[in-house]
Amino acid sequence: MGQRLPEPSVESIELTAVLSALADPNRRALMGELYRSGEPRDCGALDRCVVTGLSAPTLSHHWKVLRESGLTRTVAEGRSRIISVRREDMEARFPGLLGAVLGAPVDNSAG
Amino acid sequence: MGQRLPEPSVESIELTAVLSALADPNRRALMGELYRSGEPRDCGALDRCVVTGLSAPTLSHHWKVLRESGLTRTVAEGRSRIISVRREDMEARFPGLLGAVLGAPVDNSAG
DNA sequence: TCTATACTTCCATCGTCGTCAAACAATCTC
DNA sequence: GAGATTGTTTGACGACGATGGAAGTATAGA
Repeated sequence: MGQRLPEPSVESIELTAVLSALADPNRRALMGELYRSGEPRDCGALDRCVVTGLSAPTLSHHWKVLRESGLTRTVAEGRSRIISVRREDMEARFPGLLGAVLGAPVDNSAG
Repeated sequence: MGQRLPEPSVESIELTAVLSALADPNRRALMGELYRSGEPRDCGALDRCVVTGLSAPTLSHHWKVLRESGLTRTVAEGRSRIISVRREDMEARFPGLLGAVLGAPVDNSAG
């Protein structure tokens, strides 16, 4: 089947990398959609529906940052990339973090 | 008494600013100490006991970033600055976030 | 095999960030 | 007020990051 792309082990996930990854609004938008949908998603489809105005190289870069930080898992399926949130791993390493960040109100929605 | 330095209102605290502030290891160390001590602290004393090897301007810069992101409150008391964590405000705006980040294992302590 | 599709890599640009030295400002003490 | 102390501002520098264009790689389909 698909080939899993390189990712850090649970123990080697670093908080600095996770917070840096989540600090970018575009990456947080991608993560938010992925997180709420609750299942693996095709990244190309996600790109088109969540983030507008970003080039393919930039999106590829963002997905790589998310994967290398330990937030997501990427599986290559033909020409597609199937992305999923590493919920259990993140919960084991940083309990409550994902929920706190991705369930939070979006910037500029004062309330 | 002391003069409170400018800070964002609760509603205007932005997640991007908070995560960016917490993404820096030095700032997270300062926040962690402040968070665990549970009470306002003199920032100079904190500087000396928590972060070593950073110049005064750099530390001043970090405290400013923390304050302007909404994470801390700073009160000028004579030549000192008394800093406290805005726990209630952060809890109201981003429930669970502070605990998840500052209670998390420190980077490079794989376990 | 040829072509279209989908993502990645390479490279360059531009802005931001962490850092420090120097100068500045404010406060305390004598 | 003089001098010492403490924190801030300014200016500079180097590193990193977000971005996109062009080229590269791999897969699907005819």
